[in-house]
Amino acid sequence: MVGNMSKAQEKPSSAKRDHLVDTALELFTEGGYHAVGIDAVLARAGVAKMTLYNHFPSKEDLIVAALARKAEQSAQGLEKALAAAGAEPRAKLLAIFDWLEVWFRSKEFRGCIYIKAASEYPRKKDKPHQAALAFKETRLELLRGLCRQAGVKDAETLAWQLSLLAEGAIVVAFMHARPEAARDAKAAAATLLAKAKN
Amino acid sequence: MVGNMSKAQEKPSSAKRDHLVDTALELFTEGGYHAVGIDAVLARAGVAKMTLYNHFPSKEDLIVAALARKAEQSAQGLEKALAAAGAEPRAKLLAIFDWLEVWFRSKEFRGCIYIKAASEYPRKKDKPHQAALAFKETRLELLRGLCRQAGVKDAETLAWQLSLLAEGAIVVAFMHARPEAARDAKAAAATLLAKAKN
DNA sequence: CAATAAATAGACAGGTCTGTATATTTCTTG
DNA sequence: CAAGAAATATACAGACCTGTCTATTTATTG
Repeated sequence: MVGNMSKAQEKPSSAKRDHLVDTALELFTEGGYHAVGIDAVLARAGVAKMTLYNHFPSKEDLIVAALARKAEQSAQGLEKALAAAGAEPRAKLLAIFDWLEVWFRSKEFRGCIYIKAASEYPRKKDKPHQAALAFKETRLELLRGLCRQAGVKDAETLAWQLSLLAEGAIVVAFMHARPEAARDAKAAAATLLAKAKN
Repeated sequence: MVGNMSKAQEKPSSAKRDHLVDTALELFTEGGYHAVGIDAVLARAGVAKMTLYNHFPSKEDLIVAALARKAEQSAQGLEKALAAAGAEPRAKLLAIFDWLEVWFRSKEFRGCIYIKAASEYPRKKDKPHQAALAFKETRLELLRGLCRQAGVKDAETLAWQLSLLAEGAIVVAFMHARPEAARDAKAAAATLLAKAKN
């Protein structure tokens, strides 16, 4: 085997690895990161402990892999929803909140795993914290792009404001068990969009 | 001693108890609930373990007490800020976001301990979860009251929308280390308020 | 002062956690 | 089939966790 053999590297994808990451994502989503031990993940996945540690140097790396998996899934779903919304940037921006509502109404909805990751790993140097922040920045960049395309006066501010509405909707939908938060957010977004015109 | 002696009751306030709750609030705020053990709280507080368990039946009850303490402090500060904003309900509503910004810029700002409590204790039956939800509902009720006083068309919807902005601002300020989120939220709130007029 | 209450130190039980070591078995693939 | 790679079961180290028990000391207060 040629290449970097330093140590404790992550190995390339495999069926076992994928299954492990999927299971980890499920369990961490349901129970949190500290509250769920790797033994629980291994038990549900039906995988031996050494297999985990052959693929990941530590639990935190498994968490990062789970966050990355969710990011792929989420990006894919959002992309589809945006494409279905047509070509208008404004329609795309509003479609985001419809997409959120579908998520809120799904029975697997447990709030945002990135907010939770940043909360449970509050130090900036923690890998899950960094992964969570990176995700949120990617999302913000998407909003920025759409706001610029929409040709509003202050795209930067509007992007942050729409981000506030989205994050707030997630938190409210989670804590109050209130999927309607997405509609409230969409209406507010429409108002801000109208005001920000040209 | 007359009265209920069933067992494992919380005892009335005392200097030790107060100090314990203050220390717990500090540490849980900094490190999270599962990640911070009671030994760390006891060490920083300089209090014996049995003293803790004489005042609280369990760690979760200590967490609830810490959440309650923060709720008092927060309500007190907000009340002051609202009073200083004058008599106009609209001015009071906007003043909330100025008050948030002061918080965001304080060096102790670590995000919202109630969101984190609900995240780390995701089951509705968990005491910290219930305490967190109760706090958020109280805050929402305050928003409702001000929106009604402001005499807008749909006070209920506006209250939820302002809640979205506030929660979103907290999350964004925390994750992106961006206290300016409060200004963005305030501007958005002003727009929604103007649109909701009469 | 004397009696009662509160807080203390320290050990400990019983459980959980992450991560490692070892030896064996299964799978893959030339 | 045979050799190498991957996954397995099992045990274990070492640390940490919550909560309890006991015996002693310190405060409080009638």
